[in-house]
Amino acid sequence: MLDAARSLFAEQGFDAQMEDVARRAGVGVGTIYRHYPTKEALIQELLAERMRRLTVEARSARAEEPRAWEAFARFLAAVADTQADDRSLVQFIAGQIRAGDDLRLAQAELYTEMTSLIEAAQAEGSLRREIAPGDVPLLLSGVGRSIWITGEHAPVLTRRYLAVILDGLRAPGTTSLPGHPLTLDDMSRILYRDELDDGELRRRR
Amino acid sequence: MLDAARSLFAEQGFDAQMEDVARRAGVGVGTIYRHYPTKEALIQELLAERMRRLTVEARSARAEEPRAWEAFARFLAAVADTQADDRSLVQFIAGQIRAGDDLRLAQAELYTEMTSLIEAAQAEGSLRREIAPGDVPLLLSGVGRSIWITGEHAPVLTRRYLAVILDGLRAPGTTSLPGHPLTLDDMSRILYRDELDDGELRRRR
Amino acid sequence: MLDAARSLFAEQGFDAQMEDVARRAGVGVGTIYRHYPTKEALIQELLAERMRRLTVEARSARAEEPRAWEAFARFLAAVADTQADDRSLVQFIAGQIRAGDDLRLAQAELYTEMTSLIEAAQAEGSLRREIAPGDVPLLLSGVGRSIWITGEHAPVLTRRYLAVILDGLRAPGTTSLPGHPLTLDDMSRILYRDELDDGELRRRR
Amino acid sequence: MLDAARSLFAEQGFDAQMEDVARRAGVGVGTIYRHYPTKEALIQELLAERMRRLTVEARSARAEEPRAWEAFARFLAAVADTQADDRSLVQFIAGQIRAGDDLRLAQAELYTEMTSLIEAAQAEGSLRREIAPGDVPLLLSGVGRSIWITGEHAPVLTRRYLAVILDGLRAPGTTSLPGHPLTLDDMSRILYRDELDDGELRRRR
DNA sequence: TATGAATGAGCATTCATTCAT
DNA sequence: GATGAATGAATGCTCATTCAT
Repeated sequence: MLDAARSLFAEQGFDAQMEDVARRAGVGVGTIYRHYPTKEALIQELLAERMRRLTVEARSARAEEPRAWEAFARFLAAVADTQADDRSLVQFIAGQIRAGDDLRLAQAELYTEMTSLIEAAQAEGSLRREIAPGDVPLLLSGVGRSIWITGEHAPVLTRRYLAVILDGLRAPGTTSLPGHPLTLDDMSRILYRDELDDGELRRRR
Repeated sequence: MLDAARSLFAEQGFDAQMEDVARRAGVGVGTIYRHYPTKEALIQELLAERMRRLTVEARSARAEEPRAWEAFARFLAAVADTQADDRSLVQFIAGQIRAGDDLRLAQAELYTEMTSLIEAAQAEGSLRREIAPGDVPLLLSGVGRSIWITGEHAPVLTRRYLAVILDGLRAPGTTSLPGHPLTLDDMSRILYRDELDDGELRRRR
Repeated sequence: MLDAARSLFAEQGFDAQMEDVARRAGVGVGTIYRHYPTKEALIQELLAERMRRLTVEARSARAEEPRAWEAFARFLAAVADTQADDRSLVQFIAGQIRAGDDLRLAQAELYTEMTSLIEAAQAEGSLRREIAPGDVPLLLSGVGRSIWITGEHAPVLTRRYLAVILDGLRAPGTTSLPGHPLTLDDMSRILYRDELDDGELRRRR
Repeated sequence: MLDAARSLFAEQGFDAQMEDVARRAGVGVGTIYRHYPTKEALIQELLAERMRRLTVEARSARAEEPRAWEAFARFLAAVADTQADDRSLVQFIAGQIRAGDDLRLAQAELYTEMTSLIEAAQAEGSLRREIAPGDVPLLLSGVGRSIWITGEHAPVLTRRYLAVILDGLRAPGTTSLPGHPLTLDDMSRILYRDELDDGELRRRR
């Protein structure tokens, strides 16, 4: 059932209908609602699961890659691949989804892991100093998108754009970066859209 | 009327309602439908207009910047800024909008201009040789997406991520790019999503 | 299980959900459906039980109260109190529930008892002659309805309105009563709503 | 459209579906929602309209009937007739509807009028002193109900039960009334169900 | 030509009932 | 026999589009 939801949302984004999710899962809609009280809740679970998976990946990368840059690059590749085939993740990153407690927790853990990766690479001198964990999802959000559309080219294109971004992130960098890195606090305000008023929320459902 | 649609779609993306567009324009909905047969058509017109404006910008950049890299960078900045102002443009680049004939034409012209910019910079030796016009929107799609989530931060963040990408695009590049640049044909398949069947279309309205 | 249903329906009326009935009974829903084929059937059983209890009460009143008026008044108080405790009974008397065979039987017995009470009081000269058993539930239907709205006030209000009605029923009466007392046949048409067509039934489930 | 809603709600109560209301009105559902944002709002309007009509009736009764008791009785007859053919009004009195501002205002005016009628009759010595405006709708709520079910008997039965209640209300009364008359404040708390918690609300929708 | 009221397909959610375990 | 997960018809509400005035 989670698989059905994941694949459908990946294809169509969160606009996909619950009825279709149910059909793909081979169950009735009622069954989904028995397990997840709202569509929102189902989405949260899916996203939290992804975050947890990436957290694990970040840990493996750190443990298995001797050089910090390689670990960082490997993690970025994992993020790019995750996004590659998933419209819904893009929508989440695009702020169209509001995070519940479980999801926030999963994100906080992921950010902790990312911070370690980033600081190690910066200490090693291979990663630009101006970068922080909050920058990663935004930088990568475009990398994967094409993939879903291009089909066969997909895996190669992902790596292609990732390579460009990696080169851009490599220390010391030529063009200086304006603005400041997003702190976890910034990200929190941004991703959870805490600042949105109710009117705006309703308009976007 | 176009102004009203532009500003509303820029603010809210294409989820904005026709009624609201009409209200902002100070006309009735019927009047909009007299000029544009569907919401889709209105959107197309708006997007085509943006493309034409970027085409003009590309020409200015080429004419006014003595160095090809600067012209290229200036153009990329214009694209990024345009996205930073306009949620609907981001949605288009993100593949959520399907292009009609007028829009395709406008895009084709823009791509011609971009080709000139890119080839000049490559000839100058400042831009990686592996890059083609088709790579640009995909690379930038993440940059613009920040608008969805950052509100007031958007313009600064846009420039921030653009800087990373520019550094990544600068010749000769450290990480080699796998795959090959997207041809215009590839782009067409990607942006116009010609491969989608009608069933899927209907499902998404 | 009947106890759980009784208390829940009494509290919430028949809108209460079967799942909640089951939970309160400490069994699974399936178990309830093993004993009662539909929610409707469960409701019928509950109501029939109430009727039987009131029949017993009518007999006690007649046996224990020396004066016929007191017996009649005591019975009316029992009906009113029963309604004050039980939202579902109010809904039944308000015509929102359709009676099945068992329930009809229980009601017929109750009406027989009521006839005795009424005729005795009329013979004694304390009750208006124009009154018949069929008039009682309709007169009292408003009395009980207060439960829906008053919560804790219910029992007192019930008695309050009952007192007004008792005074109104006392012989000889000042305002003459138009129309004639409802026959059992009339009552049947009223309480069992036999005149409703299937279409309407389905619409109301 | 209001007429269609009124007649359908009168027949089936507020459980009637918006789709059916629309069909009876000969319009689409959307049209109803254009005029009343929710089903709730439509209901409120219907009820407020009734209140206003009764307020007018109360004023006429006071102006046209020389004796206070007759004015009071005429008003009660109007209330009974209003309820006679209307399930939805019963449901409102039964507390299943929450009152909005317009409705509260209409009710407040009606209660003011009723207070005048009642106090005049009490001053005249014809009405029991223990009665207050809040008692009237509850006392009468049952009077009309039967009508809707009995068809041809309807008008006569209404008057029949009203006569009983009028006799019960006549001063000085034999059975003393327990409890105290509902103040406007009590009625407010009761009718607007301000005390209900959200959980209970949701359960009943 | 402009208007905006009317339309109705589409969608998230609920709950009585069924049936495999 | 008992269980409770699965079912899916039913319902309130939205919004792009139409068309009478």
